[in-house]
Amino acid sequence: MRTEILDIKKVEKVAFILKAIGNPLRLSIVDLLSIHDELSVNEISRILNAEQSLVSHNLSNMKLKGILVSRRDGKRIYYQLRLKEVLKVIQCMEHCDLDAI
Amino acid sequence: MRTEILDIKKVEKVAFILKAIGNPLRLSIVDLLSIHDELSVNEISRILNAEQSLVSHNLSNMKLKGILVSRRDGKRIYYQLRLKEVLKVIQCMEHCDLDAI
DNA sequence: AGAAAATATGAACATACATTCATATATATC
DNA sequence: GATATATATGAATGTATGTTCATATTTTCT
Repeated sequence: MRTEILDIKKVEKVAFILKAIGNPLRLSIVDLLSIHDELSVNEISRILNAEQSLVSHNLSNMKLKGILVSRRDGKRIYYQLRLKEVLKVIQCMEHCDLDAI
Repeated sequence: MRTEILDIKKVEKVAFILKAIGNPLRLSIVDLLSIHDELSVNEISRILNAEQSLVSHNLSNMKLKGILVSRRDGKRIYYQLRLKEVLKVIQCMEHCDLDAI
């Protein structure tokens, strides 16, 4: 049983992160990066069958928000999950019965 | 270690829910309802110090999305968490170090 | 230096969202 | 039936978001 309530600061941060990954494409990316550790923009684009530019925009988006980090290797840029906590969120949701939704 | 990847349908559902609670007010409401089991609109308004109309809009919103349910008792309407899974998400996030954000 | 590959960027646009305000509806009480 | 209380609803509005397209930047290779 929970007895504590989130304080305002924490609520805002958590909401911020949930909002950031609360999008099918971005959630897919995070999900991918939970398995592959790091991936290039092109790899992500190919796997998810999404446009390069769209993927890039969303990667920047999440990097800006502190959810991902990136490193360059030659002409490729590899993205990686920085906020490992979001994995737990996905794991939670993975085992849910969402059939009613 | 995770080996499985979310399928498209599930990604969309999970993203849908994360987006739905990815808002400070709505997350606060869910958080409240994780402790109090059920609360009326006014109680929520008072506790969160938010406008009646705003709270009502957001409650309807989450009810529509299947996250909450409501019952009437006299002139009051009590809301309750239907999708208990979102609790786990909050619990996950509660124990995170979000100071970097 | 020029071409090719990988990624980022910025404008443009439609759509969605959050919030406020005024008002409607439902229930209880006198 | 009038009044008060609790909640819902709808319009209006500004802002944010998602997406596409064209183009810029960076790096590598010849």
